[in-house]
Amino acid sequence: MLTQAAEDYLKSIYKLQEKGGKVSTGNLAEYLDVKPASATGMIKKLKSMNLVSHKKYQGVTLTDSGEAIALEIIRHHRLLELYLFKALGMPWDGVHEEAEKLEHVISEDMEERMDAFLGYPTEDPHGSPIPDKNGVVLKAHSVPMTDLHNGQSCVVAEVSDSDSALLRHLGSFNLYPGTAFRVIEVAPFEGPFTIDIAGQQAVIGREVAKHIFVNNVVETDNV
Amino acid sequence: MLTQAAEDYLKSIYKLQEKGGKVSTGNLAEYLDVKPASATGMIKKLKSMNLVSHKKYQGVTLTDSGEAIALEIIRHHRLLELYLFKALGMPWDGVHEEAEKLEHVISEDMEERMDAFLGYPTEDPHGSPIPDKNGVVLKAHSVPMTDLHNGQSCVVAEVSDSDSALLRHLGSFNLYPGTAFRVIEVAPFEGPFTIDIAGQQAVIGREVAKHIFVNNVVETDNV
DNA sequence: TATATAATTTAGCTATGCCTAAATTAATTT
DNA sequence: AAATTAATTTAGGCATAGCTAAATTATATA
Repeated sequence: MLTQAAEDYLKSIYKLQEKGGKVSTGNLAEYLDVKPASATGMIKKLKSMNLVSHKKYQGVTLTDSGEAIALEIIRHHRLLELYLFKALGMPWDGVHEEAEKLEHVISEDMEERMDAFLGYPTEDPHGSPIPDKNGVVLKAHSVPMTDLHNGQSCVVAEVSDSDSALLRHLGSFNLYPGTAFRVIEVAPFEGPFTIDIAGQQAVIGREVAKHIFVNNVVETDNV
Repeated sequence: MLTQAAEDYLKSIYKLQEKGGKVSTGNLAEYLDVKPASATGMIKKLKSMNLVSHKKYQGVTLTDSGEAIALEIIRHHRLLELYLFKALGMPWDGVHEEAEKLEHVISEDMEERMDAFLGYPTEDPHGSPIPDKNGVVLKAHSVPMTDLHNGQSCVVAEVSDSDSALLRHLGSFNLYPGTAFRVIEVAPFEGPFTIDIAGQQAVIGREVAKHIFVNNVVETDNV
């Protein structure tokens, strides 16, 4: 069994690899809120277990077995989020923190029971895909909201799950995965988005929009 | 926040205190499957935090704040056991192990949600009392099955939760809390008990009987 | 190309919580 | 009461996982 810290490193490497490509020691340390020297130490340990590849000063990559473990932890996390949301009625801005602790300790049996209870779901409450038992992830083809233009309509696909204040903010506009909206105006010079959600207008800043991903984008000149 | 090890020590001291009275370093070490020297070390640490009282070579006692923490952990454990049993359908011989890990990481919010879901229960699946939010425990006035004599009838109140093989064995006879049975014969010279459970006969050895606690004991010459 | 800056790694320290072995204290036996 | 045995504590070590400070390597700039 791996330590919790080791699992967290693998998960983080996976996530950084997913978006950015190359994962540097510094990146990883910043993401985990740890000093670079500490990350170097753990990378060495993970390398000795054949869970990551690493050449000095060159960045880390997960090996196949490292990725399998990362996906298992992510599966735990997202199943837990959905379970806590649906079975215990936790608010969507609270499930991340709880899942962050539980993901390291639940048994395979508990994982399977939650999975069955939820009807073998494929997405968590924030729209992120839940890897299946074999580590297969349905990769979303959503785009960041910041790519949208005037007059486009779309559906929220996924939002970042780690900032609970952001999630409460989005919740206040009903911006959950599955919610449709239309861009009324994009203010010039990297300005905010004015959107229409089921008849209600809302203004969404760039920083917030970066954390919202959408799909089903279509041109709609007017309502 | 206390470490998991510290929480386990407090919980164990509480449990040993509950049955035996005086809790020695050796006792505690054996219960936790740790060397006596390790127990000494942790006792020192807990003492420095004012969670236990200890005089050299004299045994440990929980302080009020130590006991409050122990009860909080036990509450988590027993609520979790019942939750896993009822909400996720885990077998009663599996819930202890899972709860043992989860008890240290769940939030107060999760505790409250499980409590509400379960309708503010007072006993776990093994019949042990669940301390309430204020640490109040309904102490059972049950007696060990080994105290029973021929012809007595009773109801199972509580069974030890930590040995899952024992629990499976009891389950095979339907010996759950709430199950009534009658003693048909107690074999002489510390021999086994032959009992009648809803018309079915079963032979229960002394070692097993020690882990079963009963109440509502009445004399019933015959059925 | 030489130097300055940034990133990464090494070295050595800290705390937790376990261990073994040795020393100490308490309890029992003779 | 002295000696043996048992229980407990102290001393010193190990692994994990973090830290700081110094050394090294890579990259950017002059």
